[in-house]
Amino acid sequence: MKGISVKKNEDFSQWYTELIQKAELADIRYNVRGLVPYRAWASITIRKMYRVYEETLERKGHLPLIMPTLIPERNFRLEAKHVEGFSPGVFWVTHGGDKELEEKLALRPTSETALYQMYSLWIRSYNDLPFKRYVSGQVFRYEGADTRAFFRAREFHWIESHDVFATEEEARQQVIEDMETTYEMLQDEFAIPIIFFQRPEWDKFPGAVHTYAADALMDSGKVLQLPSTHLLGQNFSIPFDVKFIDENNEEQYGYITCYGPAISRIYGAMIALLGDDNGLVLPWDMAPIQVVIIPIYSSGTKEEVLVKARELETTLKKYMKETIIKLDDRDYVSPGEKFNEWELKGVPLRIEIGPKDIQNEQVVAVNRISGKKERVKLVDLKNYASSYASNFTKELKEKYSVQFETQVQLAQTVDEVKKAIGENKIVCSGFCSIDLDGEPCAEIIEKEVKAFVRGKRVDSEKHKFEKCVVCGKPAKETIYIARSY
RNA sequence: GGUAGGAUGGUCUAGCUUGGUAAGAUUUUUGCUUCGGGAGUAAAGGAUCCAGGGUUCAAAUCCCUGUCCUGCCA
Repeated sequence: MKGISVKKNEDFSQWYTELIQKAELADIRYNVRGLVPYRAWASITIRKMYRVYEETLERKGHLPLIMPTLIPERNFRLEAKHVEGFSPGVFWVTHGGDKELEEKLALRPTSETALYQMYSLWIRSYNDLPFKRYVSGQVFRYEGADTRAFFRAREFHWIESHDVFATEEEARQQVIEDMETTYEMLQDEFAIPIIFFQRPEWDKFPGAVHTYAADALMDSGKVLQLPSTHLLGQNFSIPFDVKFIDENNEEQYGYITCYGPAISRIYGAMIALLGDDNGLVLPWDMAPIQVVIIPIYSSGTKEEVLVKARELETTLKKYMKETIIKLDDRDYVSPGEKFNEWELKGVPLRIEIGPKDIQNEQVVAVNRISGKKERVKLVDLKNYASSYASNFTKELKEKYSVQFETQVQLAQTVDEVKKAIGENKIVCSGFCSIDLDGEPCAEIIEKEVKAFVRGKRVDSEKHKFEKCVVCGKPAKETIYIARSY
């Protein structure tokens, strides 16, 4: 069968695997575990995602850098918590040809330790600040066996921006800007609903002062960690000697922030969340092909229909210069099969044209989200198509924009947490602390409920609790607990 | 990490128990008839049976090692 054989909400795992294979997104048969070739259809979208993200970062004052993939071990060891956090996940290059290297080289799992070494050379005075740069590329992490295409891989594709400021206040502002950027990209461009949490101390980026991470709200109450932004403070600038001369001619250490949207993972979230039983659904601007025209003819009407269909293609292309339009005139594939194929691949707008339409000077337009068919007069088609294009992503966004509050259930005891998680809810509870002294309580939640403390909301919080849901001590924080992918 | 399965034309699967000519569907190519929601028909093409070793007159099949994949549990 060419289509997906299961319903998304009945067997998500099977659905996702089939989607990836049948829509030709990736091929998991590459013979190194956790490394996955992305096929053309996914690669086109991923490059579009990079482009829109990079343009946004540049508009906000970041400049691009291209950095080496290998990092010497000694850089790696400079920040103690960073080493401790990342060491188990590093691929090491130990040989050059047959010769053992004098110093091992890490395949970058993230680029702090490559960049800041150079930042200490590039940043001289307060006139150089703020210093905002980003890197696009692959990073490598030796994950466990539990890999899944796009969601969790041993090599993944991301952007990381690393910014240096003269004051902690400016750095904090940058973290806020990063969160705004995330909303603009994930919600507005990619139609993925998210919410930001300040992560608890025990779940921070290794070496950070604070970590703020977006959780995507997937259906069925599970969340998926998407971009995170970290206030590194001076934790890295001191060991890496990133300092500048201030107005008073005194040396100061910079305040650093870093932000890492993992494009490949966001892609995974996008296809998993927006897709339906027929296959992929993509936001208008992210689709490799946005409009497909399907001619419908019998042997007597073939020539006439094809001529009209080509005319239609030319007119639309002239009118919608930015839009990628394809005329599917393969005559060895039946119309029905074309319908299914392009739905599987998530083309937002399908236009059918057959003899009856030509008689009535119209076409049939089919919406990928609703599946609804609409007759559109040829004279109205230009307007129809451009308003369709500008509404499509909005429609998609509305369809999946879950009211966060409606997924949330309050809980006062561990049993209530367990019950609510079992009902696919995100749980809101009181918690003794999100500093390290709260970790034992979090471990109990992990063990008993098999869900994780995601942290406290970054935007406003209206719920207040007296006691910690686990230990019963006074609750310092209101936190959220959820299952994650 | 534990555990249970699996790997056979491009794809999906049968064959393995009981060793003996690798089979089917689909895909691909070609012809004819078709085409408004996964077309029909005829022919052709397509395999180091995951890799390496062992047992045997003979191995896809039995044994050992490795690699990769999948499910479940932690």
